[in-house]
Amino acid sequence: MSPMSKDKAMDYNKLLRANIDQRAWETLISAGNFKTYGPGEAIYVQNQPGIGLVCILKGKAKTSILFTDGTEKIFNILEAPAIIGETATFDGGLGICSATALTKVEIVAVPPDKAKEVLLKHPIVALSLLETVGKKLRCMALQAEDLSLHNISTRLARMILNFEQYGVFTRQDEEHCLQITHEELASFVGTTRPNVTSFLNDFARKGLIKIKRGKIIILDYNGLCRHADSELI
DNA sequence: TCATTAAGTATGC
DNA sequence: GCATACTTAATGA
Repeated sequence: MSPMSKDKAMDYNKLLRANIDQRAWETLISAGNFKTYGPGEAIYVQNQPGIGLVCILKGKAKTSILFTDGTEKIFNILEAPAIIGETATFDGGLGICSATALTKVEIVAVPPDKAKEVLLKHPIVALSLLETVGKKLRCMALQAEDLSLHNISTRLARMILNFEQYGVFTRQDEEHCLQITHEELASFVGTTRPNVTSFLNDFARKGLIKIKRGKIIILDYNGLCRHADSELI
């Protein structure tokens, strides 16, 4: 089945919001192979050869690293349209992280050789990719900074305030609304789920946020900012 | 209505 | 202050 015919209608606004050039997107997905994954299924695995450049057409996925003790550090949560797997595709090395489907996911995987060919022919694709890589590097830098500098309550507040810069690239249906579970938050900031729950309840008691199942709504942006700054070293 | 999964809590290190 | 283990609640098939 041709991915183009199936997903010709990836809407331009969505690409724009995801900072992906439309021509770049279409060029890439016409050069790759269509695949689907169920929730929890691995798209690629850390320290193993990748499947090339992964264009997510539909669904939600995460990139993360797993430690030997079973704990996980999430780097990004991404919703279609999104591109992952750049590093291993272009440096020829093994995967620096794993990518796992969170929902039913449809992707197009562009093999490394093919991806390089496309980039050489179409500078716009290269530019667009550099942009997504740059964005992810910023996320990594922010996460690294927070891991070394702040206690968990502060880190959590900063994560909620900066969730886009922090690596959650999902669509929000309303302003200041973060669609994420406590479990995922815990894996982002490096703690356990109940700990996140208790901090969030604390924020909610102070009127800073409102907690719903699977989402967090920021009520008092400035108040949360004050909390995020109050414990800065 | 039931299975699944998110969120709340009791307890101990 | 935090993690582990257990309980309760919400959701969607």
